[in-house]
Amino acid sequence: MSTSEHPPSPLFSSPAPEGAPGYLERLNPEQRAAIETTDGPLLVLAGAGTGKTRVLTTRFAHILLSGRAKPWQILTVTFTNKAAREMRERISFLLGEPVEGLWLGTFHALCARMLRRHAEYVGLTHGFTILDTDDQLRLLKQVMEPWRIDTKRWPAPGLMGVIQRWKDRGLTPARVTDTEDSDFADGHARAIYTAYQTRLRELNACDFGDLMLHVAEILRTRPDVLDQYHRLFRYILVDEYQDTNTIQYLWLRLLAKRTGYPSNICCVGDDDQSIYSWRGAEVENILRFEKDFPGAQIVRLERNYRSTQHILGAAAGLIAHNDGRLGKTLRSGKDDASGEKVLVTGVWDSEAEARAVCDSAASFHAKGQSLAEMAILVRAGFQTRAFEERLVQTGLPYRIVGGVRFYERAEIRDAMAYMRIVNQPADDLAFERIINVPKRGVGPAALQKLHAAARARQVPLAAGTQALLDEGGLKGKMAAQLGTLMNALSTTRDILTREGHVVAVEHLLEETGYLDMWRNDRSIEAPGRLENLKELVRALSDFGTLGEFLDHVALVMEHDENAGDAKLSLMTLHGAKGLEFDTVFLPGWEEGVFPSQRTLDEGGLKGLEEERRLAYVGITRARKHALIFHADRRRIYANWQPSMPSRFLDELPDEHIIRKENGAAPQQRLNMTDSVFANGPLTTRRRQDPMLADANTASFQLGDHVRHPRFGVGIIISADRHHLEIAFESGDTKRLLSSFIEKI
DNA sequence: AGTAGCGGACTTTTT
DNA sequence: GTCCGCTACT
Repeated sequence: MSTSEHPPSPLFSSPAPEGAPGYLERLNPEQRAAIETTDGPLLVLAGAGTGKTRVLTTRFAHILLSGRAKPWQILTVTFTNKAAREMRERISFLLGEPVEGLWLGTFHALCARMLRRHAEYVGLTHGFTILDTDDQLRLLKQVMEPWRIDTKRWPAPGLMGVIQRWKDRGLTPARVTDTEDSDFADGHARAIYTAYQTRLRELNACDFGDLMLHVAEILRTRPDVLDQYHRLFRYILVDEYQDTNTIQYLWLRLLAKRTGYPSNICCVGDDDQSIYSWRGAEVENILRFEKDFPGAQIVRLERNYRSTQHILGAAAGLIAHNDGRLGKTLRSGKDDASGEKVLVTGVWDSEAEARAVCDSAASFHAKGQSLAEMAILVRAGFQTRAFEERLVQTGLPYRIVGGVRFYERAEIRDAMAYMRIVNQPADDLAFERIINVPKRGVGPAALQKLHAAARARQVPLAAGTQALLDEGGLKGKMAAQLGTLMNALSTTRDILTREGHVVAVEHLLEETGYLDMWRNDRSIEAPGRLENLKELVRALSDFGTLGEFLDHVALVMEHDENAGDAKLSLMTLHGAKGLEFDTVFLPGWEEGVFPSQRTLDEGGLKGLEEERRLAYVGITRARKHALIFHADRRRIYANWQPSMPSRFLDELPDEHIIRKENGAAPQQRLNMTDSVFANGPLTTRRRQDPMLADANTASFQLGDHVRHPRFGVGIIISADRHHLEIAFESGDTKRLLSSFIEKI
């Protein structure tokens, strides 16, 4: 989802010309066609930066305002929560008021909503739990045990992947064929899959794949339910159609194909930006659209309002090397056809690359460009470290997008597990997670005993534990502590009904001793973890019930943390899809890194083409400057390896690029210094900018207590003209530029 | 029950 | 080079 192909315009502010409502103004003819072709199937091929989001949201508004449907009769599907949120905001903006009761969300969120209504058709109840990946894997490991699978050859995560791919393709255990089955885990995969699904039902739980799979299964087998949705959804809008997998496609087709009525489904996508085949996406879905929906119309959006001519030219030249495209040619929609060429820089090694990129970023920054408008886009996570180190040294504020997220932190997961067991006493996985956190003396042996007790009574683990306690089947310290735990759980449930979920959760975390566990923890992370828990409890109050909150966390899994300050973004190419920046740095364009060797090995030509699309996505993120880097040698794990420039570099048309091979790094460094410290016009800006006030260590003295935004509090143990050496509380000693060091 | 030590892996990732 | 998970001690 693009953030800002266009500056948002108040669509109702300008007077409408005769016959056309105001919101259709200032759209190009293709965009208008994509919006006004409301009835029948429509495929909108929207190249990068062609106003896709605007088309989708305006189309939604158009359907409403032309009286074709009510807000709740339009189904709008996105892939990410971010896209969904953005769409909701924009639609509200277009309509001039917040809209309620929309069927707008991610595939999974929409399916969760449907499944809550019809859970009993697939053996669940309304209050089912949605498991996270952690729990899925733990459950699968448990289920696998009886088969005594050689976990060297078939590790649980691998099998999980197999099951997920089956789910992506709409295969319930019964639909997995023998041939398919024989390929994995010595032919036991289907049986394990069956057992896994059974166990999920016993836990009244489902995983992410199940949300789609169960709903599709219900729609396939319950004509009455399907009919209900056919009546409800008059129009369907789908974003990022090239990323849909088979089950999502089936789900859409089931909902769109209404007997006696046209399929008013509009899918927006770009086959050139399909980069998720490895997690089940089928580009074929978009390539096949006309066959799937006979009479489908196709609109191509090819006018790009984002990037300069050279950036577009470079990207177009690159992607032209792919076969089997639906074919689009991006043209610049901008008047200024000039702009800078894409800069391709070759450097000596990966460290020089990090230096070159960061120095260039500093230089753009010195010229007045905001760090928020710059991004370093890497192929794989391991590449970020070199940049991170250099950025810290340079003192450029940055943020890593897609690192460890709030809801994935251990303390958050523990707290969530506590809430889950309160919400759903049958959630064995949650109970297992927290039974010995804090330590209650429950080891594997004791856990076995509890499992046995539960099984014997045919009750969930928590109930089994309670029963065993009541009968005096447990002894000593462990019995006492488990008693306290069970007691805390039951009092929490009381409070939940009487005083609401916020008070209940506070009580829960306190009485179970979970908060005390961190309060007594002397490690440096403990205070931070307590802060996170505080924040979690705060977030609780944004939701009406505990169940709603748990759903939100399971499905939405995001939490904005200090996104406030302008920071340079460091992320993977995958993570950058849908975003745009003035300046984009693309390091690591070397054979084996990008295109990734592993993709080539596993995916052959198809893999190569997906890598090329990834490169295309990378370049088209840039509005003004795209800078590509490659190093002659790179340190991979322990040793240095020579590396060849990426074949993609040869595919960039010469007229759109400038090559600056080797030795660029030291040169640029000098330039940076010059521009920062010598350029006249920058003086005023320099003063207010902490980074540019750099290289002045005079205001610090040995022994000063200081704070660094990243490393925390420390003491200066040595200093020269440019650097401070600081011993931090964490025990680390770092040599840093003084820019972001604050005296305390 | 807890941890030291060893061997193996090591793209991408949303929901 | 580093992290993670499993085994084998204490």
